[in-house]
Amino acid sequence: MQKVRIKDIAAIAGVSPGTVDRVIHNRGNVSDKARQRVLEVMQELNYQPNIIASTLAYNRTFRLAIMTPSPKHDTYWELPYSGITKAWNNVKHYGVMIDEYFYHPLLESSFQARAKQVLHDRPDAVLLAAETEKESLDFIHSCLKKNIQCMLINTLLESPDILGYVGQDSFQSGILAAKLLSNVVQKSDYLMIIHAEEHFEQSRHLIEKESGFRQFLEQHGNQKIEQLVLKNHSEDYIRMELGDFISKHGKPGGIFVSNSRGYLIAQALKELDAHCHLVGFDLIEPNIRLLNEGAILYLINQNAELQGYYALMSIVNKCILKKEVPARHFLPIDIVVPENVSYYLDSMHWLS
Amino acid sequence: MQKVRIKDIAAIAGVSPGTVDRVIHNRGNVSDKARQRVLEVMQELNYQPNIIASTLAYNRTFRLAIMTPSPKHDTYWELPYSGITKAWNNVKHYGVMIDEYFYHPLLESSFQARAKQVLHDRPDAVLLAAETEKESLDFIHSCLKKNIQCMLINTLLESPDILGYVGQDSFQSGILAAKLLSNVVQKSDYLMIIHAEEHFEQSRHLIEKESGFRQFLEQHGNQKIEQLVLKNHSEDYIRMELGDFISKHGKPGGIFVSNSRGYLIAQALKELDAHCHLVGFDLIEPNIRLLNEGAILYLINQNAELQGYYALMSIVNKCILKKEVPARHFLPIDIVVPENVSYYLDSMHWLS
DNA sequence: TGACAAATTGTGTGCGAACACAGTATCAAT
DNA sequence: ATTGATACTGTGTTCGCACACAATTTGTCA
Repeated sequence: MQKVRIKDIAAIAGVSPGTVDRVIHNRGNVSDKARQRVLEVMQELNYQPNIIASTLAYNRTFRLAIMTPSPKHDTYWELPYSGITKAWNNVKHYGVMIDEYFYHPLLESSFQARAKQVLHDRPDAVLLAAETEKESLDFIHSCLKKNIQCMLINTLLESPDILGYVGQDSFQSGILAAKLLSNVVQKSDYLMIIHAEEHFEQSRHLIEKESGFRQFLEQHGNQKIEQLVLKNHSEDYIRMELGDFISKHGKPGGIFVSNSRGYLIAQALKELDAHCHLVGFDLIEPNIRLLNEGAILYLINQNAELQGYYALMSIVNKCILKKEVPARHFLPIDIVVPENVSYYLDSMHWLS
Repeated sequence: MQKVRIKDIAAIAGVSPGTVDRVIHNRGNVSDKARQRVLEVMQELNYQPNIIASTLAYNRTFRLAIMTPSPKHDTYWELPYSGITKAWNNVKHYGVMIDEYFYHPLLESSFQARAKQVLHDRPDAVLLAAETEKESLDFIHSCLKKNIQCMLINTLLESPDILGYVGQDSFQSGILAAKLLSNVVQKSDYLMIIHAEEHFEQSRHLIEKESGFRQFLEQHGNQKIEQLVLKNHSEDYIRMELGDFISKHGKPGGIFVSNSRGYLIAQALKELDAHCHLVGFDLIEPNIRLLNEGAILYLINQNAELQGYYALMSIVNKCILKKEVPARHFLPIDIVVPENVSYYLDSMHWLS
């Protein structure tokens, strides 16, 4: 397994390094005879280009635009951004440059403005969180025309023009939540799904989680489901709503909270002295605390930091290292209990 | 964030690149005045060495010895080896060379012979699976004397002389198994722990899993536990043993199989028409099949492929890239059900 | 002040690959 | 025979860094 260099191939094939280089990069101006010979020798010696030397010689820069909601306006996006940063630390020497184009998650005009900037700056690729469907599709199309590659993150948008997708599988995580609850509740009990988000109809992730949840239950015993939408996050409001709901419908066998606000519901239940099995999402501090206290039964985790990490790595692998990457990369859906939570916290400490 | 080169620093500090180089590498023979000036400028421009160019210029080779049980004799070791190979694909350009010193897992003499070879060949580092304590400690000590770094994998051995450890936390996975079962069984039922391994007393992992399992139950309701050791893997034998056991003790509320042979027990239970909740280990094909059929309730997964991957990456990060790496790296303990199993299979497809 | 050693600093080469450019060969047209 | 066009090939420079070696400065003592 010793290293084979262009020089070596050239010597054995009886040509100059330049010719070997031309063959390797299909740069033409090589006689058929020479090309054949070079290819033969390359095959024979199993030539593997030295990517280190190659990178140095190219001396290129690869400009990547990061286009996600601003972490300042939505702290969730700190996680993917952190993953992106960690990945960047591992690949910056390939000449990768990052420019941020954070947009306001609720202002469409903000997205449009950023999109315009990106198209003007013409980076080599865009890492895009496509929060709104129509605008994003238009943008992707414009990028294509300007030869800018698009990698999607967090929300999957069906488009043939994208480089790939890295993110969650919300539907499947809804299925999983249903499975976990159905393992621990009585058939006679009803289950409850809570969206702690006023405009949950506008969040594809929440809708998909609910669909998955319902589908599983329909296919496995058709347990009864009640839904509750909590319009704000104040403790009093939630406690009242829950209290009313329970006195009306009786205590549910299990509760599925579709976003990261599980801790609010668990806390309210504690205060109402009405413990029940609760499945929530995301390893944020209050959730973990209530998980450890037993007020939350399971947390489902789709590592958002890894999302950013993989997304950037995929772009680099594909565009710079010319490796094959999967078109769709779904993060694992981890089941978290107090006994294994620590392994998922700071899951990327081993990276830079 | 433009790039700063040694040249640039030299020019601004008014010295030659050679001097800057000497400062960076603490190679001495630099006047205090020059060193101060250079350090100042480096600080000011936030110099980050170009590791690509550095690697190319070093033109060193780093020889790594892989010392694990032979994958031929124990197929488990195919997984770490596969992870090692994938990691190697990502770092081979740093001049990493791998030599294999597989030993026979049951022959102590085989280990000794390999150890002798390694000490003779004097690699830069060893990736060691320390299956037996005493011999391994001796070996680690010998390595230290010859300035060979040791990274442990799979089995943690307490020694101050090691570079680090990457692997499982067996005790904790036993705890987790107990937790999962206690969530689904009646307090009145008894639990069963099965070691499908004749000489389980000699396997630290199995012992630790059992300890964890028992500890959790002692601390949470003190559920009754029965133990069964299966001395061989023949279907008839297992069915008979289980049948006898159940007719003697009654059907257990849940079964914990401490190694990857859960499928054998699940199969036997099916044939005995005695379904019960079963928690097993490892995502091997028969286990996954029986998980999907519902004959296994949970599988616990500690990705053995990642183990090899992280181990090699840790060595490279530490010894070549001079980054800090954690002294102990435990793999996550994944809870696997049919609804999320696919994400853990081929979990490394995104690498090389 | 000169001689000479020690301390410090500068210069140059090589790592492997990419690519511009100069150079050679071939052949047809004049 | 000379020119020009085309097809092909080799050479040399570059990337940023490491390190050997040459060159220079500084210090010491007679």
